Amino acid sequence: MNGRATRPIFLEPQVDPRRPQPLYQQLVDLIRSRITMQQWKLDEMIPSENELSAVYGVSVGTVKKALAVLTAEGILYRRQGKGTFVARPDFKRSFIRFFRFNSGEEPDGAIPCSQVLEYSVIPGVGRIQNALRLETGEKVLRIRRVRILRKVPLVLEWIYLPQRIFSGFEKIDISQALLYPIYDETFGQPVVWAEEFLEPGIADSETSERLEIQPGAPIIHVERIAYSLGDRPVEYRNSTGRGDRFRYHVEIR
Amino acid sequence: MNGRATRPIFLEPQVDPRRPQPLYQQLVDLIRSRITMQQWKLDEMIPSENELSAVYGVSVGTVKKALAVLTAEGILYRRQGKGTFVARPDFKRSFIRFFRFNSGEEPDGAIPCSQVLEYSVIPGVGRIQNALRLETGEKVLRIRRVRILRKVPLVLEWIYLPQRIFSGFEKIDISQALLYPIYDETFGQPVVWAEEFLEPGIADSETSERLEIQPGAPIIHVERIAYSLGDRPVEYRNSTGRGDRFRYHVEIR
DNA sequence: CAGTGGTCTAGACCACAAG
DNA sequence: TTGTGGTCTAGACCACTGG
Repeated sequence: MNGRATRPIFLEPQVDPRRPQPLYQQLVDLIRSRITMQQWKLDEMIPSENELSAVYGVSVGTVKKALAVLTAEGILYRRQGKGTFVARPDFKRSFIRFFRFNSGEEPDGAIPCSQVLEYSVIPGVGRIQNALRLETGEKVLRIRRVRILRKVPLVLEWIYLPQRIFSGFEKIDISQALLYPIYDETFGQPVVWAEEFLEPGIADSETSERLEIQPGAPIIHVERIAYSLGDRPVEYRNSTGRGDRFRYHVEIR
Repeated sequence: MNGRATRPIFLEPQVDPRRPQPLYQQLVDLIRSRITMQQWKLDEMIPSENELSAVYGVSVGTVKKALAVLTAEGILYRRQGKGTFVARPDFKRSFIRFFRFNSGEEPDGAIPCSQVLEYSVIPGVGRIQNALRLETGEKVLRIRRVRILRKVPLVLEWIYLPQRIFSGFEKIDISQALLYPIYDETFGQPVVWAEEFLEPGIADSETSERLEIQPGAPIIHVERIAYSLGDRPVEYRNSTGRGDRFRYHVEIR
């Protein structure tokens, strides 16, 4: 190598048949990192099979295999005749979607709305600090709200957002809006995946009042950590829903 | 076609390129039905890629694609150098596995045991009749038991089995045994998949006594329908577990 | 060693979308 | 018409398993 005109290291990452990892797996990792680096953006088309095949110097069959893996993981979706696109996570699988609204009816037609009860800024400690990976003493924006559907209060929740990322958030009216598009469009933090934990409990007096149920009635706690690009946690949420409206289903195969 | 020597219709089902369905998908269906018909049995090896390719008159690549689909569905598993095998369902994903035993420890080392509280034969009605698809007035074997781990009573459950299929079951000692191998080996009914429903609740006096918790404490109800070959329901189960030991996790991508 | 599945190639033809 | 992904083929070579 001479001093000038050395090839920039990050110009075009390549696959290498001499590495023990299969080529399609190397390709999976490269594509994943392109998405994380925002070189290929959510909902946008990525290069075609033929282009990827040419750029990375592997056969179309190998590209197909890599894209199949990422499609199965829900990171990409493909449309015949149109192209391959970067997917968003599918919150149809969230626990929150399993609260039934009126005797088992599907909620698809109804408009969800929410009522904000409280806004504050507090230091993030304990579980919040841990989930959001905050520095000691770092502050979070805390929102308390109740989510209402067809006039039925269904879910009462705390939402915690790192103030470092979301400063100015309190100026936004969120009573009719979805939160995740705001995280993405206003703060540049798209939610690309999330994890949830479910636990049962019983209603205390405040919860029972807000959800219009009896104290001591069964409730469901759902804890959610939502992650942005690069697995950066951007939201911690603690939701409490009516147990009498909750039924969750799995298939075991 | 002449009168004698007509080809037996069921000798060798074949794929047909003229059908609109892709060949690999036809192959998926054929393999699935072989398993349902018990021509290829649980845990046993099925023919190799080369054999399937030859028998069905498609390329090895097409066979690979069909086997990949069935592997992703959990119906087959493959081992390099050994072969392709018919899988059993993986109950690691069952809700029942999410009851923690002692402050989050993994239960893998411990031996589960169960204590049978009651055995009876009753007419199957309502939800039981519906889940097991019973004729009107058809009887079921009903078992009440408590499942214990490390001396901690964790789950209290009713199990319902169609008497038509499981006559003689009451003679078997099930306190130390797993039920599903008995269904398979003694009654010829392997469980090939199951579905579960989860609901929260609060402990009544009997439940609280059996599970050694307070009346009114949170509990989890799990309803399970287990299916044998050909989607025949063979077991309906209604389990109640300690809510304070339950925590369920999902990832959303 | 022979037989298995795992990876990879280079091509062909098709169905679908959009201009 | 062009370009996309979806299906299918025929073959090569490799890695792993078990006798």
